[in-house]
Amino acid sequence: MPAAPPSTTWADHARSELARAGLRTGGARAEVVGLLAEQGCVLSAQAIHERLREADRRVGLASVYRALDVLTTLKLVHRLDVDGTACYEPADPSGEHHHHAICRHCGRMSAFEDPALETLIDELGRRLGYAVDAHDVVLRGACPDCAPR
Amino acid sequence: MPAAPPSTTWADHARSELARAGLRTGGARAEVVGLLAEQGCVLSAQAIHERLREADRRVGLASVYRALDVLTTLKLVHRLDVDGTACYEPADPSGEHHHHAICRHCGRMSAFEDPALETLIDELGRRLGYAVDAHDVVLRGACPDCAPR
DNA sequence: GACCTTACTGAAAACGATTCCCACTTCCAG
DNA sequence: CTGGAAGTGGGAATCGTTTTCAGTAAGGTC
Repeated sequence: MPAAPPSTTWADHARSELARAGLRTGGARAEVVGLLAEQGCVLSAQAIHERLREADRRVGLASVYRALDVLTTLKLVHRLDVDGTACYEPADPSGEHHHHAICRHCGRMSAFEDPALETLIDELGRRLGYAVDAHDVVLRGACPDCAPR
Repeated sequence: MPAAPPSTTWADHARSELARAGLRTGGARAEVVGLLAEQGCVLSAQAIHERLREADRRVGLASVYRALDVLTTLKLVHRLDVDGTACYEPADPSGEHHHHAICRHCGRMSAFEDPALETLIDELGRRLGYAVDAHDVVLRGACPDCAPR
């Protein structure tokens, strides 16, 4: 499990970006930001909704989706489609990010990062004439626990 | 646009693999294989259904999904989730494959391949202790036409 | 070729994720 | 205050996908 990024930093960054975009604070959006900040790993919209409920923060599911949509547009969170369900995680303002490997058997997700991969992808974008502003890499297979050997 | 792979070859391969798996021939599954064979690029289940309709091959939508499920399990097609919708394309028996770049503006999809990327991903899987049997790479941004410069 | 078993199929219902709609609340400016 | 716009929650609607079920047909057996 990767260490959680400095939560307060991202949350503050997100809040100021939201303000800068002329959006009001308070309410559901703030709750979503708050919850995402303390989560290191990807969460589905429904999972976020559920956790907020558990924490007695009543937030409508629709508002969670709306908040995530805004955050994604502002590039404050990364969205990742896995098995037809969208998952979200805070995006480090520095641009630093990781990718995921998903186990076919236990469904667990591991994160990894690799500078060489990033460099290669940049170069590929350039070769295609694309102005690449995001990319996903997903590995699928058997994790060390599920495929002992 | 990449040249279409030798259609007959993949279709034949697919048919023989299906037979080898003890599955019956004829009917909806054959239609799906036939259609996929002549399509170079990714297609959603709904798109496949629609095209079969247009070609007067009446195939139920459920059967299209079922056929795609079988083909995916047998690794005869690759499945790619894009924007929460599953898309499929024939998988070359040689294992050779490509990845995709999607334009944020026009939505068009370009394919590319890169041996170095494949090598790097293999190595990453090894480093993680993962028995990686599939991987996706998706680039997003502005295509050359939409971002002139 | 007739028969039987069982896989396969299509249509419709069920389903889960996401979006839309609408009435209500909250915030802010005047 | 007060009016308007942004934001919100809940439920209805939508979309892609899966399941259910009754009917069809493939493939082996005689």
